[in-house]
Amino acid sequence: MHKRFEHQAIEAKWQKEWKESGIYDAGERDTKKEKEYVLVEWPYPSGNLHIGHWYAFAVPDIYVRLRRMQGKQVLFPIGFDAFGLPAENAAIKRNINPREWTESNIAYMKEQLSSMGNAFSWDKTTASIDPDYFRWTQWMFTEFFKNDIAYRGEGIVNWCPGCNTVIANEQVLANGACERCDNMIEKRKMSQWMLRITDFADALTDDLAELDWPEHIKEAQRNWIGRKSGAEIDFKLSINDEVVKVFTTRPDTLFGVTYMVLAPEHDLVQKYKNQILNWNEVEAYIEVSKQKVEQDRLDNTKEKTGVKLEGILAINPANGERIPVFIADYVLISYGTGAIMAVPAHDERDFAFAQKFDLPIVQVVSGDDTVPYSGEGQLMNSGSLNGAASDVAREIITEKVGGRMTNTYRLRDWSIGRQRYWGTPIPIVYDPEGKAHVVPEQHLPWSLPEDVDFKPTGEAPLAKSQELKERTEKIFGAGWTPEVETMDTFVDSSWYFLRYLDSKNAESLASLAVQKDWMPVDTYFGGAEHTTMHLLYSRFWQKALFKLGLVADKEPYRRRVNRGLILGPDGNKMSKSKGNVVDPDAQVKLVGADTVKMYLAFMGPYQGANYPWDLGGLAGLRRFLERVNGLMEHVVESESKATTTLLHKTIKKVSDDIENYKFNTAVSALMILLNQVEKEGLSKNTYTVFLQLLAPFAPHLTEELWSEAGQSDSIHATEFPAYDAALAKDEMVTIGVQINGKMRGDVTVSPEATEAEVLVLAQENTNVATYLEGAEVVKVIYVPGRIINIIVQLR
RNA sequence: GUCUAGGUGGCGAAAUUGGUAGACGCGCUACCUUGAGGUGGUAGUGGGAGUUAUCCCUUGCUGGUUCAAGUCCAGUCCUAGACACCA
Repeated sequence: MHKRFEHQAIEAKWQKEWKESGIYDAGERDTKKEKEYVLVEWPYPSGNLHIGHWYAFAVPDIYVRLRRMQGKQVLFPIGFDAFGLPAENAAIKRNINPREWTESNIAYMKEQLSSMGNAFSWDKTTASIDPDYFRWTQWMFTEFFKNDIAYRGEGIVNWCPGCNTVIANEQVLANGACERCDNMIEKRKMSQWMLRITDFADALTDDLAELDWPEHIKEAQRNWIGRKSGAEIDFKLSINDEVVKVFTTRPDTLFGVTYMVLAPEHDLVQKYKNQILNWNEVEAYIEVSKQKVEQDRLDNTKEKTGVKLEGILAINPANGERIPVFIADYVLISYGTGAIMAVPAHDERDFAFAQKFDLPIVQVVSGDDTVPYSGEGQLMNSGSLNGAASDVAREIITEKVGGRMTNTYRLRDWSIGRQRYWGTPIPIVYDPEGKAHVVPEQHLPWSLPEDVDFKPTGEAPLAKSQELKERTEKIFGAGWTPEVETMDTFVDSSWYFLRYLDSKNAESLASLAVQKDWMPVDTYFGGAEHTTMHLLYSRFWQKALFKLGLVADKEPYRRRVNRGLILGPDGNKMSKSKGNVVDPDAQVKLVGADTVKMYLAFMGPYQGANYPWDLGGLAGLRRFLERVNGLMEHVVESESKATTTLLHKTIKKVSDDIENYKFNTAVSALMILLNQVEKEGLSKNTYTVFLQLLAPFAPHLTEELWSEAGQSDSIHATEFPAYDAALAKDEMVTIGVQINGKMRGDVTVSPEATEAEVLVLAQENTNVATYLEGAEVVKVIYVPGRIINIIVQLR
């Protein structure tokens, strides 16, 4: 019997050792080595590590450890995204300070994280709640304000009644619910702190081309930004020379415009309420559409509704015809200009609306003769432009009527003000006239007041702070008042990867020199849920900083890897209510951190899919490590050539697979090697190489066995084994023999065997021979090392 | 509706990118072993036929290209995610 695998003792021993030696600290940049910046999304310190954290951190650690052993200087930092609602809610519930709650959680989670045994660069940690950190969050905000990237704007906002605060568009789910608390969002008109992400919409779209990201993530961002090219065209109204701006992707259909539609919230509706003859009816419609929840309004299976504005007409600039004006809730105030020119012959929605209200339908593009037809064609009923190709006519018509070609976007500016306590205070003060001023740098960090009752009422908690009020007056003068909103936590996480680099820098957010050392992030591992939120926000943030000369790169992340989800053993998403939550601490205690980590790596491809936790599967990996633990017993004087060959194949496979994030097949390659060497024996050298191959996956066990084998250095400081192509070459290969494309047998030959040699051997195969009898060989296809296909014809 | 992924054994999945489908692991079966509670060993394990040799079928479905298709092309049906009255 072999010795027991005492995982608890081994793990404790080496975690202590690593911590004391600081072996994984990134340290100063050593330019003799290539750099590699590996980033994982910093966790929210909820107080307990769950299995998702393990999947998010322990599996990328395999990649990190390989890169380290390959001689790269790897930066693999970790920190905490520690502002946010849960702390505030917990504090309310337990009547304690959110900071106490958060900081004790961080302390506890740091311990849990070290039980993972990751090669984290603990010397580079930071947290969003550190005054040293949010001081710079605030400073960047003041720079953005000075450069008109941050502004106070009146706008329609998403109000979450559950969180009692405004949330950004990106945080509203498709069904109109809050991303955090699942309450339905209400639209409110409010003055808000906004960031001009829309100014960067083109760059955010175009620069995706340079990134080494999976195409589907790029596509999701492009769709979210939603750039469309078209034309902006002015339509005159019959009153006061008033003009309505309209955005259209099809200016070529201008002659087919038979009416126009404004969004119910359009400014001009209120402005001319006295001229609108049926105002009562119009007002009632506006009220109804206000009541409608987003979901109803977006439901395109419902019949179109709208009201004609009696007494107002618009003039089609192409042909001078007077056309009616409607309001209808199928036109959205937040998209384009909030007004459309309606072309019922060539747009399905306009067509449905025209039929209901009995409006004229004029075909201006010849297509397949069905109406509505939204494809391209030749213009008709379009005056001098008849016969022109529709795509060519777009610019001609636009120019002719004094419009301009332009783009429109689905993306909206980012509202970042939150009516909550536990966040980065917005460093703005108002003078007695109510004008906003930034808090000057010498007063940063602009700290969070402590004398606050932060129960959510809808009003910002900071408004109740006497200390904040006094502080403001003391510094700025009587009558000055503080901004009382705090920032969206997505702001905090938009630049943390920069602060890791230089977390103790008191002069700047991160020096340009250090940024040049480490940026950009080489690989960013994270969750799919951040595709259109964090990932887009932080790209924007980086671009805004780049514009101000504060960073060296215009894109933060070179490669992105989105992982899947770990489900409960029942195949459902883990949740307390379903009772299917797997506690990683318990699993680690039972089978060890190495086992849990390897199991997570082995479940399936890291990118993409979701996998149910399977206790049997976990036991399988434990068995594997038990066998490794006893592998020394199989060491022999000299091993077979086949074993050496397999070893070198495995070296190549393991390093290639890890580099491509295919951790599952790398593990299986190690299993195949173990199966072989247990049966056939292995040399002392192969034994140590095997440990090195396994080291990224099972750092504790391999370190222990390495030291038992008499090595004095850490296995994790050794160079990853080199693959020798000559040794990896098989002496003999098995080749499949096909007759007319069907497998009929196989032959074993040298990899250099010629077609003629293989053919002779194939013909000697008794089963193959029966198919060749009485037949004529017409053609032979030989793929060296793979297959030989003999095409025969019956004589 | 649009976009993006996917559909391979009882399960998680592999497949050198057009070349022996199901590697590896789980589970299961049989036998051995252990005093024993998710952790020992050996053999087997896609379906069907056959005593063996071997044969037939098999990667959602239908066609096609090819000496050869899980892989390429066309169509079609499901599943998941994102976006959605976007002008």
